[in-house]
Formats: sequence, C-alpha cells, structure tokens
Amino acid sequence: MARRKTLTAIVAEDLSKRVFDGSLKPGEQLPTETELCEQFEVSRTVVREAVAQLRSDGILVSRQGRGMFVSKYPFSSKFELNSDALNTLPETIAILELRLAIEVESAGLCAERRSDEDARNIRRVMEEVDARHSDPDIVEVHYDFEFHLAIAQGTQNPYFHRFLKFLEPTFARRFQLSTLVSQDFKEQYYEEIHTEHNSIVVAIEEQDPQAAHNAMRVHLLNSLGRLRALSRKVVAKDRMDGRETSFMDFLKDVDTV
Amino acid sequence: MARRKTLTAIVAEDLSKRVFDGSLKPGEQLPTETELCEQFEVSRTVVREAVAQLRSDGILVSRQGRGMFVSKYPFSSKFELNSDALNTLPETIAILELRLAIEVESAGLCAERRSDEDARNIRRVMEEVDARHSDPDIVEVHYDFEFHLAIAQGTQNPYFHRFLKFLEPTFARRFQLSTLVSQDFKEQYYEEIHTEHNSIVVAIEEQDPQAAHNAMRVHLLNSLGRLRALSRKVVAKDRMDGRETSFMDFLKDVDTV
DNA sequence: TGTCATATGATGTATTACAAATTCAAGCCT
DNA sequence: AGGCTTGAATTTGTAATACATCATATGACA
Repeated sequence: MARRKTLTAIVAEDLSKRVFDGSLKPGEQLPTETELCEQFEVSRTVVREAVAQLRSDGILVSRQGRGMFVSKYPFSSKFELNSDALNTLPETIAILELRLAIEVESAGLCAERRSDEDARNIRRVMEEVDARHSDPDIVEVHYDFEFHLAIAQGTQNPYFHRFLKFLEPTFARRFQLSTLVSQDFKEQYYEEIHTEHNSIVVAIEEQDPQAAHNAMRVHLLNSLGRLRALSRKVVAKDRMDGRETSFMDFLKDVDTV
Repeated sequence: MARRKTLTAIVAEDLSKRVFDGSLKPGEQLPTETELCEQFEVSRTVVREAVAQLRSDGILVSRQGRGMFVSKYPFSSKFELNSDALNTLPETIAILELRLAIEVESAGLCAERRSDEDARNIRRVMEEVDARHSDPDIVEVHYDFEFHLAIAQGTQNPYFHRFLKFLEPTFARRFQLSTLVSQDFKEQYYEEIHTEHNSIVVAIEEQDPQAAHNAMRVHLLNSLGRLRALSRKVVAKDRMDGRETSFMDFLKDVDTV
C-alpha cells in the first residue's frame, strides 16, 4: 500500500501548512505560479493542480490577471468525522448526543413552521416505516431515519436536513436482530418506537413546539438506551460463544456494503 | 462581479453531479482522461485540475497506470459551509439556528456533567469577557464566543466543542459598532448580554439542566434579535448616505484583513 | 503449465505556447 | 491639472505535446 506521495500532494500540503501556521496571512497575495514552480522545483502543472485543490477547499482564491490570494476565512470550514472513530461505542453515543441536540430543536422548529404538506408527509413516512416491520428477519436499529429527515425538512431551515443527512452514515448500519433477540422483544421494540414517533407527529400536527421538543427528546434518549441495551446483548452473546468481541468489532462486522 | 465560471469548475461540477445522481456508481471506473477531454471538449489540463479537486474532496481516487475510480464512500462524510453563503444574512441566521440547537443542549449537558473546575473556568471566562468592554471603539457582535466554547467544554462530549469551533468563523466577524450606534446603546447592549450570561452561569453552577436550557435559549434568541436589529441599522445608515448596500455587502466590507 | 520479457495503455510530470483578464503608466485631449 | 484612451507588462486560464512511471495483458519460452 502506502503509495509514494505525488508532487501535487506535497506542494498542496506545504502551501496549506504555510497558511495555517500563519506565514501566509488571510488576504495576502501568494507568489506567482512561476515563482512557486521555482521554489518547489516542479512544473507549473503540479503547482496548478495543487492550487486547484486548495481553491476547492476555500483556502485560496485566484483571479485571472491579478494573482492568487489567501482566502479571508481560510480556517477549516468543514466538520468531519474520521471513519475510524465511528465504529466505537463511545463515539457513537457522543455523536448521538449531538444528533439529539439538533433533532430536539428540529422538532420544535418543525412544529412552528411546518406547512400542511410537511405535516402530511411526516405522517405518511411514519406509516411507511411502520409497514416495513413485516420483514421479521432484518431491522436497522435506526431504520427510521427517513422519519427524522422528514421532520428536518419541515423546519424550513435547510441546514438541519443537511446536518442530519451528514450524520446518517453513523447511524444507518444494519443489525441482524434475529440472531440476538427473540421475536417478542422485537414486537415490543417496534411498539415502543411507534408510540414515540406518534407523539412526535401529534405535537407537530398540533403545532406545539414545546411538546415536540419533549417528545423528540424522549424518543432519542430511549434510542440511546436501546443502543446500549443492544450492545450489552451482543457482548453477552459473544461471551457465551467464547468470543471476546467488543461492540465496535460487532459494528464493523455487520456493516453492509 | 459574477465572474464567468472556469472550464475546470464546469467539468468538476458535472463529474460530481454524475457521481451523486448515481450515473457513476461507487467503485466504478471513470473514462480515461483523454476520453473525458473529448467528451467535454477541453484540454487535459482542465480535466486534471477538475479531477484534482474531486480527489481532494474524496470523491475520486486515481491510481497511476490503472485509471480513475469513484470512491467507495463518495458521500460526503464531511459537513461544510461554502464561504460564499456565509456572507448573506439569511444564511447567517439559518446557521445561528443550528448553533442554537447545539448550544441549548450543550448548556444542559454542561449543567449535568460539569466538573467543579469547569464551573470555575466558565465563570472566569465570563468575567474576562465583561472586562473587555473597556475598549469603547471596537466590539465583535459575537465577541463572547470563548464563553460559549467554555460551556461546550463542560459537556464532556468533545463533539459539542468541535462543532462550535467549526461554526466560529461564521460568527467571529468584527463590527465597528462605533460608526453605527451611540455609546448609550453599547452600554445597554453589554448590560443585556451580561445579564443573560450570568443566568446561564448560575444555572450551570446549580447543576440545573432545565434552567440552563432555558437561559441559553433566551440568550441566543436575543442574539438573533440583536443581529437583525444591527442589520436594519446598517441598511438605514447606508440609505441615509445615499448608498444601496445590502447587509451581505456590509459584511464583506467590514471584513478585517 | 508456469515464468518472465515485452507491449500497451493509464496516470504523473514537464515544457512550451497562447488566450484572457488585470494593472499601470504614458500620452492625449479637454 | 484632470480625466480619458491606449498599449505594454504581468498573471492566471487553457491548450498541446512529450516523456516518465506504474499496472496490466500478452505471448514467447522453458
């Protein structure tokens, strides 16, 4: 593996380092492309590809005929979750707390601002989610993500939907519950969730932000609890089978392609 | 203004669109660079710069001698705010709502989980922020960001701090209030903010999550109101001076170098 | 059948040339 | 003097070509 870094990558990293350690200040003009070619002893092709990357990251701006400049706000305006972290239980829980924060407010704003069409859509999605229970073998722990996205849509603030969509991969893993829990448990599981969903929907339909806040908070706190319970079952099952699998390993295994 | 889009940008957008609408599937091999040149009727320089961007976004990977491929996980596991959007008032408000969601919960969790040292630190930062009022000329509308960061620190969940830090550039712009508002107004402004801060701090010290929620919500809703009021003043002043500057232009102008 | 050399085709890098946009100053006009 | 035009110089944007390097497929050879 470990491929040799391309010249382009080297130049790009060096330049972005210069920006972030302050030797190139926001707004400042960079050396011309030809000067950079001399400094790095590479061709203009390389410099330009490197610059293209930094430009798409918003670190540089370049204007034909004038030159290249450090962006006025070069400091990372992106928020990323390194995929290593997503597979550990503590990280998943920490991120679920972040999600709870967003979703509680999302439910409240949705209750305030939803259109009638939003409300109808949300109820429809809830019913679709319920209908999906007919398949007894496979369930996603957060199989109800579409429901949550529909609510975010109703806030009329696109950032809520975008942020939730961004968090989706963290929660969209599938679990084969059948290997873990009895049918009875699943029934109970679905029953609980439906009840929780329903009280959220009712609050949104009645345009009661406070009630929506509360119902969503309850739902996600319970979700957190269910996640923890499930993880305990997994660990117990592994121990019974003589394995010593941690929850994170489990999450990796069931990861669907 | 409205600069003509570069060919590079056009190609990059088209390719990323192909990925996201599914006509190019994860893991699939792309046409060769020369083929893309023919398709788009541009030079290889353009194609390569476009690809360089997509590669840095993690959408494509290219291997020397083999070809270019759509990444297996092209779907952005990063959340970014494009800097163009940050300069418009509606966007700023929308993002402030997102921030409110995070911070209300942040205050609550902090009240629950803070260490004694966290509590001391928060109060200390609040007092430092107050002390800064001695400088009568310059104020940042959200000069109190450190205070909010200190609270996020107290949640014991690193993602709250990280997310807030990520949003900081959106709110860390400086305003020269002196050209806009009277000294009296500033006094009142600071007075209000201090009162709001204090009730948050008290709630956290008393470990009362519900009160912390409420206090933080009040503070940020008022912040939202102050931002709107300020924007109205700016527009009014411009109109008086015979200009027709929108708030977004204003934000660009006061941009500090 | 298995192995190695070679051919082939892909991306990576270099070089050169020209197009288009911006700046700046000289020079002209009023 | 002040404002305007013009053109040269500079800089990024695009194009075209050549070669280097890496990966794979092919086919000869044992």
